[in-house]
Amino acid sequence: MSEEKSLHFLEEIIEDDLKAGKYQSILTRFPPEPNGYLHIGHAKSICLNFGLGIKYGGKTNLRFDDTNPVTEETEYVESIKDDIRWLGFEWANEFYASDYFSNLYEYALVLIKKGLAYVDDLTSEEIAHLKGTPTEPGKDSPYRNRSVEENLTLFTAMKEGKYKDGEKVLRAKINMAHVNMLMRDPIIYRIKHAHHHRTGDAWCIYPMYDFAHGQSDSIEHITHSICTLEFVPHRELYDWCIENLEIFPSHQYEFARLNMTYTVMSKRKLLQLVNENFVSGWDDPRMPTLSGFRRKGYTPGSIRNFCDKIGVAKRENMIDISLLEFCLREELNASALRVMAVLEPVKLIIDNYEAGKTEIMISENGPDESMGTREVPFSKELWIEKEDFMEVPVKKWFRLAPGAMVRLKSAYIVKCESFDKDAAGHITAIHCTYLPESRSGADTSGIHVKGTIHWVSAAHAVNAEVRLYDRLFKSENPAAEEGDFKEHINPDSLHIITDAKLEPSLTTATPDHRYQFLRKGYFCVDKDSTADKPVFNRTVTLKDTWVKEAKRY
RNA sequence: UGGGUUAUGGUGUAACGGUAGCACUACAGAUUUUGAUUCUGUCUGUCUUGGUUCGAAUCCAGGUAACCCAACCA
Repeated sequence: MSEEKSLHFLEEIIEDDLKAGKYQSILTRFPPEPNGYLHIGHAKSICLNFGLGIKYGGKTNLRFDDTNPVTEETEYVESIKDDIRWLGFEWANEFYASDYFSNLYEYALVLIKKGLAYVDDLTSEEIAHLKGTPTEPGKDSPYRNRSVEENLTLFTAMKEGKYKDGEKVLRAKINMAHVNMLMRDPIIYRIKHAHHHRTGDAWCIYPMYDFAHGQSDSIEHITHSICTLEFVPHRELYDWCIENLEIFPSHQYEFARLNMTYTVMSKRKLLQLVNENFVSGWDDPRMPTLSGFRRKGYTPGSIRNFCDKIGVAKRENMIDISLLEFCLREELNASALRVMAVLEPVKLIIDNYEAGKTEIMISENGPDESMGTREVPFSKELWIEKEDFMEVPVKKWFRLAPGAMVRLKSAYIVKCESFDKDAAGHITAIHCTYLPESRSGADTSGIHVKGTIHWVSAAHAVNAEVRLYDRLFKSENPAAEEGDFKEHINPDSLHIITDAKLEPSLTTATPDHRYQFLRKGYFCVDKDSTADKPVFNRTVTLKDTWVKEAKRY
């Protein structure tokens, strides 16, 4: 208990600030743009911002950065709030950048009056052309030296809708030769005659990100404004605005965003997958969205734990998705209810077992005794997995094969006597005899078998659809591959089994429980599930050292 | 070719001038009525070249590499 976890750089900054008395308490914020669903990369930011608030006794605001009405929708606002709550965090205040449109407009006026902003009539192409390149300085716009009065008149007219989209913009007057491209008279207001999801048609001019984000932070008195690395060059402009507006000095700090193997993490790409029907929607279980992970059966705790384990730093990273799966299995192993389900069924007939007889077997619900036990019916005809029988066994095979014995989990030891094949050579039934004295919990047979397999009584089985998901991409880093990232989609990312056989206890399965289908993986009830047709999603497989071993033969 | 940011095992992340540690992965073994879990063990690392120092992953100088910046997106 004595070992102390070292602090990451943001925690160090905060502790220094607190110690120096710079702030009495901290205030962070999570600032999504409502133009898409949240993904696992956002989870890192959410856990960081809210986690810091909790750790240092501060607060965290949720603020929607909704300054671009053409891409933003209320549907996204709702999904984002659902996802944050699901992850387990509560925001101190729900704010919107659009709440501050009036303040922001006043700030623009302040800049104009100080001679630090001007209205430009150039087209977007002309502005881009005069901007220069990273190696060549830009050139001044011919409209750069308009008088304060003229700028005031023009900007007011912009606000009043006297101009069409793109006809004029308001620019900060900084330095067209600045080495930082963002400081070369950045556009801070543009005209968009578009309906805003919250302000409706009240405005036809909207502030750009750089003229909204820092000021919004300042208005809320955010102490530590944490964002990702690509915003590093924006910090200079962020500080410039705050300084020249003479408002509360929030400070921006940047960390490296999360990248994960076998997936993509940009909203633009995820939107493509949805729009072009590569997946069924934002919450398709193959998506790296929080709603996708939720539907697939991931727990919020496992994601929080993952975000804690990956750390926070400033270097580019590519996290192995197996770490996320490790966190998931760690939690599910301790909490999931154990049940038996046969995914690829083949009939097993116990020749020396009385026809029509049913025995009730007692099986434990989990590794922890406190999870209790349940009753599982057993009879002469059972379903077992096709893959648990080998006509010609390989080395180290300790499942069923002609003449071989296995334990039927929580029931008897059986010995394979023969099997039936159809004309096509498929095995249609496996005949066994059982050892009556080997009953689970009362075994006097003295026989120890190496293999134990799961089963479901055919007469009592419940049919179900089971959806098996695999990674969406074949490539570790599809975004970095040549060509379109969609060329690297895994064609076998979804395998649907329509006639899985479940033990009858699963008829009462609920969406809020996680189940371990013994030896097969963790599963949950899908939202498509009905009483007539149960549907289960595979959350993740169990680790399987046998598949690797089997490949050697 | 300008500016900014970053370099520690296969992947993440610590070590704040004093034994390069932890986790994941991989591999080997033990236990196991889940080939799961659990337990034990093994492999692999300070970008490079100099310098300062009794001592450098850490400080200094020069290289090299990766990522970001020329949207009326955020």
